[in-house]
Amino acid sequence: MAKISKENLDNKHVSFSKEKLIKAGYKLTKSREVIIKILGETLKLYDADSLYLEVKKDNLDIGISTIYRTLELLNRLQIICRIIFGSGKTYYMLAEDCHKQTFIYMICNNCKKIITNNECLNNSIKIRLKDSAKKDILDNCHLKIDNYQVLFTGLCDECNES
Amino acid sequence: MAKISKENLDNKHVSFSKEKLIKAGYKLTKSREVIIKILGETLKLYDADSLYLEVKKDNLDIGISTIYRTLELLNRLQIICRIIFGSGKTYYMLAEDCHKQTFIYMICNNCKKIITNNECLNNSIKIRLKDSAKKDILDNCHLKIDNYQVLFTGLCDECNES
DNA sequence: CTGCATGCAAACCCTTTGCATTGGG
DNA sequence: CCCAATGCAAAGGGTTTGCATGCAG
Repeated sequence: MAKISKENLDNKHVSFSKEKLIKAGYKLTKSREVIIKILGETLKLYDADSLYLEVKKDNLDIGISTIYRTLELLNRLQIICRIIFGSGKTYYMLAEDCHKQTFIYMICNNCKKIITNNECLNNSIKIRLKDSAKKDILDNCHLKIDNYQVLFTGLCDECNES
Repeated sequence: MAKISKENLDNKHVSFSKEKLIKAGYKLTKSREVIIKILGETLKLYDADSLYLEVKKDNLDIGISTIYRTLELLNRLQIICRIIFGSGKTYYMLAEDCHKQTFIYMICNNCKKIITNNECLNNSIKIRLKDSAKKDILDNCHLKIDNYQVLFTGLCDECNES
């Protein structure tokens, strides 16, 4: 029996995404295929511009407006998810990967630093917002939660000392 | 003994804000005073532009850049707080008022509707993120949490049905 | 072959910045 | 009086849109 490697899983997500697109009645164009492929390759967050540059590396030329239109479409079909850090840019990630991560971050009001991937902060919140919340909200509020992000504001350790 | 009315409380917040500004070494200019006054009048969220228009109603002419500069300053001094909905605009509210509210909202991936002030959603989350979390995070992670916002993505009740 | 998808450039929105002028302490 | 704060206009960054052309089904 074949081992299920990270690569196999990723490919599965990519082809699943393509299927979803077609089932929804959209054409599988070269642009859409490439964008899904790139997003499927890593757990990295991409904004429109960095995706645009990444596409260029593949010797393809996709207009920035197509990037935006594609990201909007993929998000609407829940193939990718949007992450908003309040930095002015919007970031995206394959929805399947998004569910594996938590987007819990903090912006320091003083030095404007964005603190992400803070194990301590993540754990403290994850414990409080674990899966039970999703079911709770679906049952009681009739909202189907796909994902969540928590943004904290305050003072980081350095700014709090001084 | 005088009754503590909503108005008295608000005025208290306003004068406290002005004090904080002066103590930090900044001048109490007409612009700053007016902006603090307007923010102190309601629990409404203001973005730079709606604040600009509100100031005009008071027959005052404050340049939009001053509005931005003042909001930036007041936020840094923690006199006001920033609310980020991912709509492209940044909203502000007097910090004292901010602590009374919770900014728990949901964006529907399909119809893009922003659901705020949903009692059910708020309660479901507030229970999980109550004050104990702040202390927890300060003690363990050395981050001084001033406020938090939770953004959910998924499908609203209407879009989930169809 | 038909209409959806694209590229391009221009427009758009929100926010920031440079610089000369003003006014608070 | 002096320097911080302001107004103005222009620039900046991210995103959207109109329109002619291209290509997937």
